[in-house]
Amino acid sequence: MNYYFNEIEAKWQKYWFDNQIFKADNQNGKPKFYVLDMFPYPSGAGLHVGHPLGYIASDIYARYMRHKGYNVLHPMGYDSFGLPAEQYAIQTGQHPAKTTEENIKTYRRQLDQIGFSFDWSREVRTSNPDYYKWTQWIFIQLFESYYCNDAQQARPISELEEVFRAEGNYRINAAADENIEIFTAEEWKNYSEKEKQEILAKYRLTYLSETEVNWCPALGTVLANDEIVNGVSERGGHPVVRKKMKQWSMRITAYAQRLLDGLDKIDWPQPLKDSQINWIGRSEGAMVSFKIIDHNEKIEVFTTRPDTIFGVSFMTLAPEHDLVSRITTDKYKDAVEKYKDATSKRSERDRMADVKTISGQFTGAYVEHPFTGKKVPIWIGDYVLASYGTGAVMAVPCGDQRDYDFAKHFNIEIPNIFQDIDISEHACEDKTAVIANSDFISGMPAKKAIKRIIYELEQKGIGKGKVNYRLRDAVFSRQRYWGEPFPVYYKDGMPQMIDVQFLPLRLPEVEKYLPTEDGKPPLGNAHDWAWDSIENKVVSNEKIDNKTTFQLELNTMPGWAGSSWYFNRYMDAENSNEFAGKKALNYWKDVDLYIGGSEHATGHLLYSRFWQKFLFDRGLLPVDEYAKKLINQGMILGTSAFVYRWEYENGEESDKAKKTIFVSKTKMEKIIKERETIENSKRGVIGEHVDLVNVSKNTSGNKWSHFTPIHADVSFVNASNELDIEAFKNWRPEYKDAEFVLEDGKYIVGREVEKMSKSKYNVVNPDDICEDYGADTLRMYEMFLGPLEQAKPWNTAGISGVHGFLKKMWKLYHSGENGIFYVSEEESTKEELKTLHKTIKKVDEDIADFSFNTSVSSFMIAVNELTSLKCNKRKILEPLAILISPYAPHIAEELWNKMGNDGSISKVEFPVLDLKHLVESTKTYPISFNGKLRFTMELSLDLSKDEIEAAVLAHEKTKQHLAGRTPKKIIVVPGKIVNIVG
RNA sequence: GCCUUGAUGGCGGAAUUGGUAGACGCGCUGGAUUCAAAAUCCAGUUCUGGCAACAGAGUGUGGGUUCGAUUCCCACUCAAGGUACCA
Repeated sequence: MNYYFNEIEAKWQKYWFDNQIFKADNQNGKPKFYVLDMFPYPSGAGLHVGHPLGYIASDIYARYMRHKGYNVLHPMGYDSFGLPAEQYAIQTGQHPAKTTEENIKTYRRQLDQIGFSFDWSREVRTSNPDYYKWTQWIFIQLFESYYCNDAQQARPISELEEVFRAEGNYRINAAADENIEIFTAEEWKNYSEKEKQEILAKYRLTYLSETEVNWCPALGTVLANDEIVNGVSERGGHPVVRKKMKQWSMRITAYAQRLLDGLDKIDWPQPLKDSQINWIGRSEGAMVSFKIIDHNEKIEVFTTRPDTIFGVSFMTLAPEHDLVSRITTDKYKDAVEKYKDATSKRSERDRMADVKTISGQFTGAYVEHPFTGKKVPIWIGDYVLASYGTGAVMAVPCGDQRDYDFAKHFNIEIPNIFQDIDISEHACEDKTAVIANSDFISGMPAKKAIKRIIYELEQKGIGKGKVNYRLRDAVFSRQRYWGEPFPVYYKDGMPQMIDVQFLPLRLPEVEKYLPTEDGKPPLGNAHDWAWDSIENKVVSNEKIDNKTTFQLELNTMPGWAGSSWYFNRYMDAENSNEFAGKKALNYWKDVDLYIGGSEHATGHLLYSRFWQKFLFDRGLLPVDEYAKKLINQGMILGTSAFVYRWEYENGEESDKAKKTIFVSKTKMEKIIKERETIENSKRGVIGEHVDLVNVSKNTSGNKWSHFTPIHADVSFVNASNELDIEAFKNWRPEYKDAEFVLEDGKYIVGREVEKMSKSKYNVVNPDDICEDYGADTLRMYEMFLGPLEQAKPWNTAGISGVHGFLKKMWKLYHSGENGIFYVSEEESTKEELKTLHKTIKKVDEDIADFSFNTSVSSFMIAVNELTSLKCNKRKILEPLAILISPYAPHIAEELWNKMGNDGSISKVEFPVLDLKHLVESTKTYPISFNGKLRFTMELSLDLSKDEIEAAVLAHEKTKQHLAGRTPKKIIVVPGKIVNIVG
């Protein structure tokens, strides 16, 4: 009987579904284990072979842990809010919900086909109202909280109000906006309700603020930095301006230190931790304020090198800095305005990309140096970013290269404050340099000088030690339709929360998904979007006749909102009273293994840690880090195929110019080479490289033709790079009559490894693989391809090896001429047991360190060995099927079932390793030296007398090297001796 | 520039704490089976020389530590990913 994988796979997938085999209980005597995948965005293109890599790995782990006696939670869902569905809706008018629904169906079919053991009863979709209700609810919890720096945790905002009532805010140490005025209890009582709300807003963990954004008037939307190219929008090429808009922000900066500290507690890949550390960007230094001469104001700066303060020769403010307009003297007004204008036109990214050009402008104002009393000029310059630190720096040209370049450019003095260091060429950024010419810190090394200067600053009340973070608060508003609506309406200009737990606020229907004519976000198009408030007033998007209406918030939440807590929802996905029930949360607690791509390092993986910590602080979750271990699976790359179009340009070949001609790869290379030779000899040049592929018409009087590489769909190309010419011709009408210049009767394409993408026609679909080889082959092959964490090109060349292995394995359980199923009840031999236990050991170890690729190899070895031993014994083949079942579950189920077992193999215990079967072949040799028995050695091979003598010699020699100590072990191999030193 | 990771046959990739480098698979070569093909099975396959036994070289480059280095240390080259006037 042959291995009909299609029948087997369909049969068992149905069995798993019908019997709910992978449904996890929220209560169970077994220990829990939570295996999580990053849920996908259901795009219109469906899954390609790159997507399932991580899912296969986690599925193997989940199945393995079930065999090991754990209660495994292995859920899946969809991150179904997102931009592509909205773009599609704008183009076609199709409702995003509908497109999303269709895409999800495709995804589900494809996922099922691969045989994953997901518990689909817990599926979540971020765009589902039953789900986003809780995303909105979490938003409200953030709004109702502030961050107490003393307690290092988030607390209810009501507590803060109580303190304000009792004693004002002078003792409050909270993460909040800068420039909060100190007030007393008395003053608090006298504030109006609105004033009180405005003050509280400065403490809330989510707050409205004027944020500078990249606004594209033509598209009516805010663009991310990477959506802008050369100052115009990537899409459409419309101008973009920097504009202040009122937007919701998340006070993630309050958690900067805890997000940093938390990394020590979790087992995540070091590169990923590094990029989070980098992103948070902690730096220690000091705040220093400089008094502006003839003004009542001060410039606050942050510096990591307060010890270089005696080297300050100017100050630089970001052009956007508040102080600029107030301190600029009349003489410089025009020049400063002009400079500000010029920089505001450049996006932040442009400014950062263009680091070579030095520009700046003197303001005419000066500060007083706090220690020397010297007059220090104030400049503005776009190398200072408004968004970092205080938007101002004390410039120390001798100690900072940027300040140095600026000073050189504008002829500002460069005082040297380092002992024996030459600064005539460049600044000295070395922290080991000794400070000089600096009054009371002269002669000190940097570390000591920093301590001393901070002490002095604090004594004088003009500065203090400070830790600064690069991390910024996260903007949380999007001018989009397809996202979670904010549960917010406005009353007297102040935001009010809508209690969605009792009064759900759903995404309304709109006719158009574009912004409104007057520039409001797409939700402004909603007509009958209204909600009755408890105050008996109508909250609505638009004015309703004769009623007082309050405006609803029209922005939606960003993509990361829904994905920042979904892993907790899986624990209790159907709960309609809570975001997740206490009991379920306490049982599952956290994710034991999380698998996903590293591209989310500073997005999803940072925001979700932030929300987790917040919810933990408020007593809503039992742990403050949600994923104990994380693995980044590497990307599977595509291998693009190229055909080479020959294009004529000169007169005599103009007839052919109308024809499309494709030249086979080697022929094309040959033609180019020949030309190169001709060209070079013509010009008398030898050995000079001339690129003739694209140029050539300029290099001589003769106009050469050239070749243009064109992506061909990889499905037209076989494993030996041969193009299916007919299929290619039918692909596009313009290729219908194309001619092909062949080599050996074939058209050979060029190959290149690139990211898998629709536009590169290099996408390989898992459906085709499942069709041709089966899901088990796909699963094993993807694992066999190489280490999980490494990026690798998709290449089907080796798939026949894995498929052949499964066929071979199938044959082990079938015997006789017609291949009838048969296993014998005989006792197993030593050799057979050795093979089995070797494999158990290897698979156990491999899964423990995620080396799935090598366990596929060990299965192959096992099956080869058992085949040559002609082993068909149940005692060996039953455990073998269990071993393989995490990798190839369908074939394992089928064989398990054929061997007369009831129920799913996934419920069976993993075979137990017995080491005694592995050491049986070692032998103890008595070793004598110079005729005297000295010791015995355990050796794993049969050795000749000569070899034993050689081993003894080697042993003695080693002993001499070790000055008498005995070596731990000697490995003796016929012909060679190797000692292992103890 | 900085941070991180990596570099091993024709190819994908193995190699426990430093101890027979190249497991396993692909490809290739030869053979069996077949009228023939597919499928399957067996043998060989790092490179150089040799019919062979065998000899020499060999894990990006150059040094070092060690009885012994793919593995540890130093310097460099290249590649991939992240990040960037962060004061």
